[in-house]
Amino acid sequence: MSVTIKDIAKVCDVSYSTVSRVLNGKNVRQNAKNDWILATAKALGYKPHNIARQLVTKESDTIGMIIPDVSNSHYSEITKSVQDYANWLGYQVLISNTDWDLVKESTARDSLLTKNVAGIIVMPVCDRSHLIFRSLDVPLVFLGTRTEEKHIDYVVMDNIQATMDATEYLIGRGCRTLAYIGRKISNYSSRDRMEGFLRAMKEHGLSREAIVASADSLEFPGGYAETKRLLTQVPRPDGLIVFNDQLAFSVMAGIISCGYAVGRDVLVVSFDDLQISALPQISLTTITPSKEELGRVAVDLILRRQKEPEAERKAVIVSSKMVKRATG
Amino acid sequence: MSVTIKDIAKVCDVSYSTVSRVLNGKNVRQNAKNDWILATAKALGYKPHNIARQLVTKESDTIGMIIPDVSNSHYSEITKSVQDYANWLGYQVLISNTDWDLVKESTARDSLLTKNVAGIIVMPVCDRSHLIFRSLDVPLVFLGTRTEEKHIDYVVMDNIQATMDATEYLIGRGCRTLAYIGRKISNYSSRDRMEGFLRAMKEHGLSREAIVASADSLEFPGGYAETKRLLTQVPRPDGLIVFNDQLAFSVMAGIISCGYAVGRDVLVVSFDDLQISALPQISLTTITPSKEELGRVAVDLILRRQKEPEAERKAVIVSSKMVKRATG
DNA sequence: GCTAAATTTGCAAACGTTTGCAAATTTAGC
DNA sequence: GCTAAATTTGCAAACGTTTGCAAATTTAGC
Repeated sequence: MSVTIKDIAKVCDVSYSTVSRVLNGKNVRQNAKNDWILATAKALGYKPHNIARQLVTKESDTIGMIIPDVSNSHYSEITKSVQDYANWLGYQVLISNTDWDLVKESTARDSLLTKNVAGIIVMPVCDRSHLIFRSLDVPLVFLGTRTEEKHIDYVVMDNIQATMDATEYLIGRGCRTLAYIGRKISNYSSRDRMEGFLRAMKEHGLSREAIVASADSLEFPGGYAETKRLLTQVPRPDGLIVFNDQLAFSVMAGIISCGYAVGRDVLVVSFDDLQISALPQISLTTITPSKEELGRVAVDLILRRQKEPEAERKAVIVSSKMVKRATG
Repeated sequence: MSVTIKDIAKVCDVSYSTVSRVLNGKNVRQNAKNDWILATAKALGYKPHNIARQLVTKESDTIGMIIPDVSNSHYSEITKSVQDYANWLGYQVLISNTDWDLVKESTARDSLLTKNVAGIIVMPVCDRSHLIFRSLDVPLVFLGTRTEEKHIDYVVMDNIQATMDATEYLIGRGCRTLAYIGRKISNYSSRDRMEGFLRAMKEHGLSREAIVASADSLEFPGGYAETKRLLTQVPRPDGLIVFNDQLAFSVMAGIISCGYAVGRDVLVVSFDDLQISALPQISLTTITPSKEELGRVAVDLILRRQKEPEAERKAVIVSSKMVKRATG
């Protein structure tokens, strides 16, 4: 049996509503009785029963987060930054994995709603995910993907601009035949990056040299075969923009297996800046927004909409930076 | 305003306790009224209010998990397996990061208790973590670390045996001067691995060739300097057992920077089998228990103790396997 | 169609809090 | 020490459920 507010009330011989108020600092006057109540609460080892509290206040101190896969560094790193900021504000984060499955995404939504979270941060499975999140009565934020859906706030980097910059960077480094390697299952980010790539190539009069390819999957060896295929083309690509780091790993393996040196014969730039991408064995040149900022903005958007449910939809574009390493 | 059980009762003209029972399948007889209630519940978009439910049943469908850092693959991979199994059983997992900080570990504990979780799975910060978890009234499991504390269940791999096997494996591959590279901050796992290493060396009459070293940190470049130092010794180590994959990454970088080839001049075996360790650029020979099993056992231990709070302390040792790749 | 057994029903209380209200107490100012 | 203002107090209701109990209803078996 855990100790309740009533136990404290009995010991201190006051009504339990008084105890509640003292514990919540609603009795502002400093006096011996308050101290005495606080002291016995502590002595008895009282822990507020959040569940009961929530039932009446309707305030929730947990934020739901729906992601495709925690065990994937990209998501776990962002999850961490959401958690850090949320915890700092006194919120917990409840995470649900969708395993890239729309059905699981909708059950994740339901189970979070049922725990009445203060809001839900979603890193969507795909372009159709927004269908799952219409007419929710809790604050909702898409993280990492924009959406046309007018009622969903989102925070995202400027994929088009960043990819244009990356492409120009490779051109500047002397690449002339460039390829963008995306993923078969397309989504906004993937398409925007491709778009940025093509646009930059066009601007530099290199549109005929622009190759667009698709990897089977993001996981190793998803881009391996496709990369080998690309490298036997004439002219051979000398610069690759890859959808993300994860995919770049197998692209790099493909380059090596063709007998080329990554970063010399073929330059590679990708996206995400995973922690491991910094390892000397990988040393990937990669583009990423600040993950701290991404997480912070997402949480702030939730809290903002909680305060003003009817506020206009807000789309935040965070800046990204390129981390230059050995591959490009 | 979300729809409650009373709304349904009003529509169907029954008492709300009846609705509750029908919704929970306590009315076993199949009849039109039950169907009608179920149907209106659905039509009204009723979502059970778990918070209220929990208040009376005292059953919780969330399991707390305390880990040092989700953004670290080792933890996120295990977290995933805990979540997968827990979700499958109808539980949610609430994750708290400690950032390797004992104080944060204890606040994590408090905030989970306050949400009255069904139990807590802990991947402890250090050897003193058990102090934080005495006399809890919820089921508790240590994952990945054993403990002397008699009231804490735990699940762990047999670190001593696995490291002995690994050492013998390297000896079998011709290594004669071996080193174990651990971490400065020691814990059970680290010490057990060192112990297994020394024991195997002794059994093979190689105890004089056994070198024990400590890296500054697990993160890159934690083991870099120490590895370079080791490799200038005479005789030079030709086989390394490294505390974990993360550390092995910088150890490998150190080996390369000395001009040696990993997997030929110096063999490396480590622990965890992170997803990235399988990449061809890394291709680490590594030892790990099944993460699915680890997660499953941890959750089962929680549920077992929930059912029988007074059951004897249970310590589960799961088997591990070595994944042989290019480094050793 | 009757009887006994099985099931369902509604009432009321409970879970552990917060909070509006009116009454009681304390404080500040003189 | 009085008065007015400020604060605190306890009561009771509420949040949305579940559940024990006794009464009511349905079912099964004949």
